[in-house]
Amino acid sequence: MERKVRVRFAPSPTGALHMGGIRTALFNYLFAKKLGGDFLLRIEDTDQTRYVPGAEDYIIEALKWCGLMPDEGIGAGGDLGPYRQSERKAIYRQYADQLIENGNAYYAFDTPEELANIRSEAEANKTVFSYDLHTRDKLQNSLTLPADVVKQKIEEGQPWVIRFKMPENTDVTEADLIRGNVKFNTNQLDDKVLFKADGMPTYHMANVVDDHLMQITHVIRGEEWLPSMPLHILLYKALGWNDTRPQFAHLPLILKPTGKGKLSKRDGDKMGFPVFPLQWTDPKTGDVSRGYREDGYFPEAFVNMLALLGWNAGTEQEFFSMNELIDQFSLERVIKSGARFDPEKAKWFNRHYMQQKTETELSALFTSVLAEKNIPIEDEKLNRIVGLIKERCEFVSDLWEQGCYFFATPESYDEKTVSKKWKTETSGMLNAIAEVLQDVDNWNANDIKETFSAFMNEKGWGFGAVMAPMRLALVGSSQGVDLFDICDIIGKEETLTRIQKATSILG
RNA sequence: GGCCCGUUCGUCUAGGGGUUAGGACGCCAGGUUUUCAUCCUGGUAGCAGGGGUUCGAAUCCCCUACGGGCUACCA
Repeated sequence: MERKVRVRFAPSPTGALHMGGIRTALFNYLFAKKLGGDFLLRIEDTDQTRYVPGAEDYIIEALKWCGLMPDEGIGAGGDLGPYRQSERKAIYRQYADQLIENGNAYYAFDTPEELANIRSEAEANKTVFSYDLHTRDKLQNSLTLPADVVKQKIEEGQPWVIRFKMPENTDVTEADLIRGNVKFNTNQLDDKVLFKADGMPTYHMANVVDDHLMQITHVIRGEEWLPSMPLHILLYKALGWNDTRPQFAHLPLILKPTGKGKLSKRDGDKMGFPVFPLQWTDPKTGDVSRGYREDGYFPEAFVNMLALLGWNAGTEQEFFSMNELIDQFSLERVIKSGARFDPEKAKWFNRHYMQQKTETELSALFTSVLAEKNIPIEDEKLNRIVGLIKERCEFVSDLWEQGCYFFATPESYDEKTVSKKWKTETSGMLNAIAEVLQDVDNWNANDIKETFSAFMNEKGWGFGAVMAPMRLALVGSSQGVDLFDICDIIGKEETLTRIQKATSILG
């Protein structure tokens, strides 16, 4: 029977989710939506020591910002919950017991300290210790200890864990949906802890049990999980769930823009770009890490950029709406190799989406920036300003930088431009122009330009001698949009004031 | 160290035996804008190396090198 496609995104609430996590969520979401399936959100909080308050809310908000709303799970409800592993604690034990009963797992009493000692000893001998079929005979577990001793230890309340008994010399071959056949031999694998001394399952146990119980059909996750795929497959088999176990797809990792290794949470602050979708304040240290949202990225741009990091449609199309992504997505077109993240391209995507926005949309976003600076402005005027400057901007935050001269008289004048363009006769010329502009009745860009041009012609002055200084007077530098638009928008009085100020300061 | 995965311009990538190896970002140059940015046009730059297989390999196979991941009572 064809089962309904069901995928899950299962982050651990140990802090902010970084962009790699969002991409994993995105690919899961696209895959599900493409196939009319369900996208679930499950929180994997089995490690209580790493739990960070606020992380779960952050994850939900980040997904929401990206438009990746779960159909089921945390924040969405559903019949197969709870969807937080800490609330499923009671469920896992029986399956662990089942594995012990059918000989696929065993109790182990070795303490973390003892194991750490063995490890460092091995390291001193330039070998690596592994709790596996070669060593389990020499350790403290229910395979080596008499049954009554095991029973006694447990009754005495001695701490124990449950480990998977990795079968001997068995090949595990699996057709990964992205990588094709991947082959492992169990002699190389260790006896992973399934159930911890604190009564919680480890990732491996909880993951397999939950994916089965939640009827997950496809596990799409990062490549860092590829080495544990054979364990998971063996677990499904040992639990008797092989027939319905999910298919696997391991996504390539996102690598640092420069240097070595995969992109990590620390990179953003070091390299000057955000790694998080949303700004994140570490509850312990108070450290604030920037987010794409706060940096002025549009979620469409962020998602579009992420989608193309490790996937492409096989065409030359680069801009995709979420619906287009859903329509065209397929795991077969996911790249196998790791993708280096390029912050420049992220900016380029944002520029594109910025230009797509209407003046009204951008004005609404810009208004809050202006409100912070206590600058009141009418909508109509703001729309016009935004329309003029938006093409020069990559981010909403650039709007201020590109348009601040509309709102404030220059406080200083760019020295380089002054020394290059401001001559001894400049002041006199500008003052003469100011006088003529005084008489413009209908103050609009066109009329100002006409009056200005007529006067220039009459005087026989070159535009080059006047335009740059005038820009300096109005803007404070050589930047900015069309000069007459600026005059128009700031108004006659302000225009004349600025010219006067400049001529009196610069002489 | 062991195991697994990968390798096409600086970066993201197309390509699946016969291509002038295509696109995008970046960078450079020219044009437009009497400035700057935008925009347009053009340019730059790549199949990791070595062996096979084949009439013919970027494409298939092997080896090497390099890169990445995993190797916790973390996920």
